Amino acid sequence: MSEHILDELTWRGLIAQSTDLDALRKDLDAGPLTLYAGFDPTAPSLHAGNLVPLLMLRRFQRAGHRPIVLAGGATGMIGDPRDSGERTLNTLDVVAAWADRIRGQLERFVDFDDSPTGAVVANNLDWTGTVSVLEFMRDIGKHFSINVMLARETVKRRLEGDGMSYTEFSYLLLQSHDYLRLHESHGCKLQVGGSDQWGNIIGGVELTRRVAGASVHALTAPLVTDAEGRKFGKSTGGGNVWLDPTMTSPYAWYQYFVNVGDADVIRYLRMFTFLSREEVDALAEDTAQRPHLRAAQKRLAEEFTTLVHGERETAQVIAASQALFGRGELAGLDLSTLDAAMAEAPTGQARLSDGPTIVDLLVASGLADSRGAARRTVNEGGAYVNNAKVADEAWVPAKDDLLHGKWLVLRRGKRNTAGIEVRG
RNA sequence: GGCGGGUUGCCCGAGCGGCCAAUGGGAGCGGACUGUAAAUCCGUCGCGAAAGCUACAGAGGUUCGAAUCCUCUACCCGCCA
Repeated sequence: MSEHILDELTWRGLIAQSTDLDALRKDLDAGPLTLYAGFDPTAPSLHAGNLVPLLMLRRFQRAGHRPIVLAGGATGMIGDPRDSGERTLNTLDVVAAWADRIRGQLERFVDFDDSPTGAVVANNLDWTGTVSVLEFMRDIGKHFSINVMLARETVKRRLEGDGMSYTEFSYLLLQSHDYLRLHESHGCKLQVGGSDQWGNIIGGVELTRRVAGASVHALTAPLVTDAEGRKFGKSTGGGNVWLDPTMTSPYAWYQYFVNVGDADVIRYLRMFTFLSREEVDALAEDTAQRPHLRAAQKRLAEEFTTLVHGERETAQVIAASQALFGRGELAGLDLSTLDAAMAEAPTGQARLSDGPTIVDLLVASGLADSRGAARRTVNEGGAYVNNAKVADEAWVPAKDDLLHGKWLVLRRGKRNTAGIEVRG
């Protein structure tokens, strides 16, 4: 028998807040327990940060419990209040389309079967969309105290700042209502989420107690930040790291995690992988003794890419990364290896007959946003072609520079590589 | 419905008729160091080779000249009903 799920979560650093853990433990031990986590469609794709609660569901499922993945088709139309101010509402069909895409992504992280631990997919629009206002206000709203709602941190901050619409203020009721409904329909007894969801989850716990007289549980995971306090999953460019491969390529995804700092990597391994304590400890030892090998980072990136994009894609991405960042000469790569690597990395095209300069190539490859930025890179000494520095803006590739007669491997700075496919 | 305030570059935030492509901070980017790490230091940061062009919510207008003034529209906020 492996260790108890709650002990595992504690070790992994995944428990920030909870209702009575002993009571939860008792319920977990009594047999398959149904739990849920919700994901609002605020974008066309989930991002890396969403994986914390999502993987939590999966961990519970592995431990013999039944997860419900909820796409917030209704809550996504209202918007959870956040500090940065009132949200602008998205249209109905945008939310519906996003909810659809997100549901598809959610489904990949849990297993579906007929057993008592088989996952369930839900969309809160199914029950929220049909309830009448009067019904909702009388049956649900009556259980909420404005005093308590006003005391919530986010609400307080918003009232001191930009203020808040009734729409967002009522978000709590919707999410609380979800918990109640899932309890009634599926016997759901636990809701998990990020620690920013604590208030919303507790709202559901209270509502369920008042309406159904049932004692249900809440569990949140800490907001994941790096050693600098930056939110996890924000790429260096500032944007989110997305699950959708057309929004963040598997190669970019892998590269993001292979670049995680030493100070964060072990924590991330615990939180985002299913590696055992022994494996994580060994990697921690590796990082301490031989940091330059980056064994933990590589393992994290590999595991995490496999989880999201599958083994096949991961193998290709690793091969590409090795080819582009490896010790060996690029010229030493055989054509099929190079082709495969270029298929993963960002690429652009150029014609030798056009006499493209290094500046043109940097722009064509997407490594530079503009010619000005490209020129800056060259002048700053950050431009490389086939691993050789190019310091002259006017540099033009010759036929001999082409690898296997068709490729140029460009690099900007230390870690941004791209390919140029050269024709004629 | 009335009255008032606001909308500035990736973010925060100054500017309140010319000296503003727009102070400052943060983020980002490049370099040195190193390990595709962190910290630190240096440089850089709208587009364009340049002339110049595009930008201060959107559309008009006043003016020799507008991010700065006026009008309308959209969105946000506050007070009153």
